[in-house]
Amino acid sequence: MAKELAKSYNPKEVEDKIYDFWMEGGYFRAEVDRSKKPYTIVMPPPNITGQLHIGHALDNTLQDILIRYRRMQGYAALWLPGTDHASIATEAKIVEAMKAEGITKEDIGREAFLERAWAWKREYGGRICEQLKKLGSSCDWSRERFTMDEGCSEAVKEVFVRLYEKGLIYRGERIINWCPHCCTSISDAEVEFEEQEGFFWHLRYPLTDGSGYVELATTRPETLLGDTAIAVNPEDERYKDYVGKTVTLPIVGREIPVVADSYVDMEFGTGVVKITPAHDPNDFEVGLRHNLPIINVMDDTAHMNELAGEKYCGMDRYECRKAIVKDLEEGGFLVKVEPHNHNVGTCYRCGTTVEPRVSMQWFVKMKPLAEPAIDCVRSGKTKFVPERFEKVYFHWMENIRDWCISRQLWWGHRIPAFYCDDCGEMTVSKDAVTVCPKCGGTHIRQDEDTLDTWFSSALWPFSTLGWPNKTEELDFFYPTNTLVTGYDIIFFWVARMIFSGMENMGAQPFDTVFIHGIIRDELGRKMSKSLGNGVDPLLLIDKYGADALRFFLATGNSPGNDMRFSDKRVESCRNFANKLYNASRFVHMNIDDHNVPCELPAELTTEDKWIISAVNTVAKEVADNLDKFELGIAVQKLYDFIWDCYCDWYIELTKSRLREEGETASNARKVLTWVLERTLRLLHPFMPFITEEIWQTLPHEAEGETIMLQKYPEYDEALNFPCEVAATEKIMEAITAIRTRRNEMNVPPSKKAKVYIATKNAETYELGAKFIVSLASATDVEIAEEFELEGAVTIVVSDAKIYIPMNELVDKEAELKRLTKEYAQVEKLLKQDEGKLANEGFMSKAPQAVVEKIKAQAAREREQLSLIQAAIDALQ
RNA sequence: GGGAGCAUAGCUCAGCUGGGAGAGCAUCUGCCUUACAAGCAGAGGGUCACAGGUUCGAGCCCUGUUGUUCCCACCA
Repeated sequence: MAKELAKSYNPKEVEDKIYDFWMEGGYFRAEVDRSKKPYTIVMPPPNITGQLHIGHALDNTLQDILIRYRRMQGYAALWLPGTDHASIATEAKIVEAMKAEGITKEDIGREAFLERAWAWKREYGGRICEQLKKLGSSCDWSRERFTMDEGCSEAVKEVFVRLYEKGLIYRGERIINWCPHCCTSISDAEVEFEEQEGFFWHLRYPLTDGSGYVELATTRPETLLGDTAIAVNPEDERYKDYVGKTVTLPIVGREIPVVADSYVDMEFGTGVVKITPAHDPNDFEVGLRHNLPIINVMDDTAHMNELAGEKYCGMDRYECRKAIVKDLEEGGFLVKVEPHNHNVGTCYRCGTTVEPRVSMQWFVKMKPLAEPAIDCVRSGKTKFVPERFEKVYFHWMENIRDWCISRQLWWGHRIPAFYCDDCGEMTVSKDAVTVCPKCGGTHIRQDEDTLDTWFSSALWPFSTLGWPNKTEELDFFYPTNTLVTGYDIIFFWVARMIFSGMENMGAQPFDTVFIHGIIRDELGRKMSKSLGNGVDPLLLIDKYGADALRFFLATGNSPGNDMRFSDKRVESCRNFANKLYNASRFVHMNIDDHNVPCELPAELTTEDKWIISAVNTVAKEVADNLDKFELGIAVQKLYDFIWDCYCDWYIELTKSRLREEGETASNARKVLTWVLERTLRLLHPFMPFITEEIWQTLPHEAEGETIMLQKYPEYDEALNFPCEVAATEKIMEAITAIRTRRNEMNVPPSKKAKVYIATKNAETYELGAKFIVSLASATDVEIAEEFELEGAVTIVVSDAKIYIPMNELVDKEAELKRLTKEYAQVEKLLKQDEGKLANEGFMSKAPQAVVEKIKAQAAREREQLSLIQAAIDALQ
């Protein structure tokens, strides 16, 4: 700290400077060090298109707390950062930028497009990492990775080829989800369902033999153009005779069969379903079972194609819907229209309604991969925190369908499959194929498609450590320990990392999945671009400091639960930082010699032992909480300890001693410093900047350059002083009781008065006398077993009667009333306790410690009652 | 149609393996007490959604009900 100290803490002056200091010191660097235990976190790679939002801030704050904690505990703690190429998102950005120039990606071709994409990545890809640094993230930047760097790309190819050779990756014509806006297939996980208002159009299809009509209902009349059958349930008596007949498709005139399939629900609608295999996943299945033709009537952008017929060709699907309905009505095929709400799949990227579509794609066969992944969690090799998310995981894994991994995009890992135009042979190979291994032909084309972004992120925990090479890092740091992420990407990412880890490494990618919720706005709404209700963490850092933001994010946040943003609360966290800063200022001006490492003095007072016990206890509790991922509880305990115990009590208790000379004062300074230094270490993972800033100004071992690498405090039984804790608490109780009475009577602190303490426990109150003088506005304190005082203010605490002779303020009636009320209150408590102690069930079944506690409580209450009674008697 | 979370002070939320309900903000009172007014000392405020049950003892465990949010699912 500078010599001239500002009255309040200014994070802006400190944070960047300290981060640079850490970077220069190389303190984030994790080495393979066999003398240490590894602790590894791989950072969920943010998209290169991303700007730091509050969700990243939360995710990375939690990771940083854990990694700093383990690093201080002496682990070889690796936090591995990196970014994700985010194929769809990035490609969309580039395309958009080109649109402004009036060109399309087809105009410039694949190569030129990729050049632009890489240029974009070079320009903006590092932005989010710089933002993470503002937060104080202590990741090992020397190991930063990118999903499309050489090593990760190598891993992707290796996995693709391996899975292909095992028959777990295949290519085929299947019905997939198609986004007509992004112009690519997307996986099932990337479809979001939303309820939309729509209609049920009841249509009638004439039987070809002229014997009548079949009525059915549809929500998508335009798909009629691709109908290749209608279906009824085989059990359905109503339509038994129709099966095997044909109907004539309205408008189109195509003759299509009536098939029987148990997929049809007899109870629903008319019990008849039109079958459009090319545009509905269920219909596709029905089509396969009945060997029906597949007629795809739409193009890539969901406009009708030539198969839809000349009249509709070129129309957008919704335009076509209108036209078809009109034509159906005119043709007498429309029976009625009903409003109907239904679930519509939308693209999670752009929100466009997804078009189910049959096309040639690449898939990962999931069943064989899911089994070991389920077992991994079932057996406890990987645990979810909180545990309830395991259920979600199991349900998804157990019902998983094959994963469509090919994307009709250019930005991403290109599928390593090569086709020979001479003989049609397909070769899947890590290395580029130039000569066909079958026919020796040289007309070779690589597959145009790229892989789903999540295919490469699925490999992140080992691809970043050097796999498929056998590296020291991989051997040492894998399996990693903790994965910190939001519940919203369990399916996208966590599940896929688990099966990828099991399949390729034969081991779980991490021991624990620590799940957090999302941060909502102050009204509890999800933050979104469209609502414009997002909170910019960088602005918050600017306003309140990174430590305050981090503290807010860690406080009151329990695993898996959403939290609401609150500017007020960030502010109060800033106030906490300021409180700590000022406490340190106080300590700082009392330090004797900054060059002497701080140690506890040989002689400790009662209150010294109390605060030492307290910080010792907190150290134990905080570590316990952190080990159980209860970060919010840990941080609350530190807050309470620092603000209540250290600042509001201990510092105040030392002030009288500091005014004295010699060893008394010097010892107090030593304890003040010692406790503060220990506290800073405890707090450091949560508030790294301010703790470093203060720690640097305190006396510390010469070798300790940074608080980051100091030992995290551990509980030490030798620092536990229960008797002194109890005595100090008695003194504090007396001080509080006196303050409360004075406050109630509106006596200003400036009006001091003598305090008489009638007690059998003179020893404790003699120790406390000077504190009662300095903290409870007493002129002096007299202690005896009993006093004869007329009309004094009477205060009863656990084992003492306290009199303050402020006769003029005493309203005898009111005093009596108050004491009587107090008596009744304590009596009620005592009755409860005596009830328990008389209860046979309680006495025989409750743990001994609880029984003892109640006994002690009852004894104290009895004592108090007699004191209150005596005070009442004295008044009368 | 399944599954899950949440319901605690006026507001936002904690409450770890069951053993006398807490914080922040807000409100009220009194204080510039030389670390801090971003502060200090106090006060008020809760049938822990409702109904049963288990237990010596339930905010916490079990069952049901209500409200609310979310996830999953192929009812055209």
